[in-house]
Amino acid sequence: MVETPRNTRQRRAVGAILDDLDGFASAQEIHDILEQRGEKVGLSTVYRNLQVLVDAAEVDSLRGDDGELLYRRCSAGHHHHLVCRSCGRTVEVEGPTVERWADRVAGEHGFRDIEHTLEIFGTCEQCGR
Amino acid sequence: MVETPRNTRQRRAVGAILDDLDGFASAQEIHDILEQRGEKVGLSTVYRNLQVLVDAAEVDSLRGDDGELLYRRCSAGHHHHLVCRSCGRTVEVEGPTVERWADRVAGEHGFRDIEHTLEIFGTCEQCGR
DNA sequence: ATTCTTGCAAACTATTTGCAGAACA
DNA sequence: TGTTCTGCAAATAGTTTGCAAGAAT
Repeated sequence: MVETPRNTRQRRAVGAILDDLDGFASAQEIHDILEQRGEKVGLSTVYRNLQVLVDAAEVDSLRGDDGELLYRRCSAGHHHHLVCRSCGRTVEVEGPTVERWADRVAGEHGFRDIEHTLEIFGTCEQCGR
Repeated sequence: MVETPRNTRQRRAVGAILDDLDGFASAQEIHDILEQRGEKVGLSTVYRNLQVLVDAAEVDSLRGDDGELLYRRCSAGHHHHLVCRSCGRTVEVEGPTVERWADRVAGEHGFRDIEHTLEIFGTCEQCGR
């Protein structure tokens, strides 16, 4: 019934890139990096494997300002991202304050099954000079 | 030097749709509605006028889960949206709590020039039955 | 009259999908 | 061996752009 995903060279390669990356990267960027490293992996395969990883909750995805999907290997649990708009460095932050606020506000308006997305953008220390 | 945007039928038509809408709508949806009303406006013109309105801060835009841009006539000032995932009804909410939290957290990590995006999704009272 | 706007078609970007052959278990 | 996976090319979807014709001031 439940088949285990196969352990292919391409899947490992995509995973390896994600391990090495610090911030978020788009599927296309990941594909480019693979090419630079001499790993031949089709672009569609990159997309498919990223999707597999997202489904397995091994990778987090968010949509960038320009609408493209960005991926990052990411710790479990609900949290938000603080992203440097210059170098892309990312810090994961938790926000019980925000969670509570969002639930309360939504509840006051009669909404249920609340979800929320929150991203913080700024310029990090190194890029600030 | 600074030229005023011209007051064209098409621009008025797009504005009128936005006035009538309650929630967010995509450019394509707005184009469809115009067609239903018998107003002939090219799709690209809809896109261009929406962009003009966004630049003029008369309209707010946000990116939906599927990556498409959604537009809505929207009050001034910084605020967030509480969107019903079923009917699309939208409530604008303010969150001084969140603003402060975001600034503080970002500051603690050495980030400057903070911006953030926050959207809350849920099921509204009417759709909850 | 002059300059901004529109409409259409073509171009683009990001992403998905069909399918035949290759690779894993 | 029997599936699952991959690569390529073609298909989608949303959005943008070039350009000649049309409208606003």
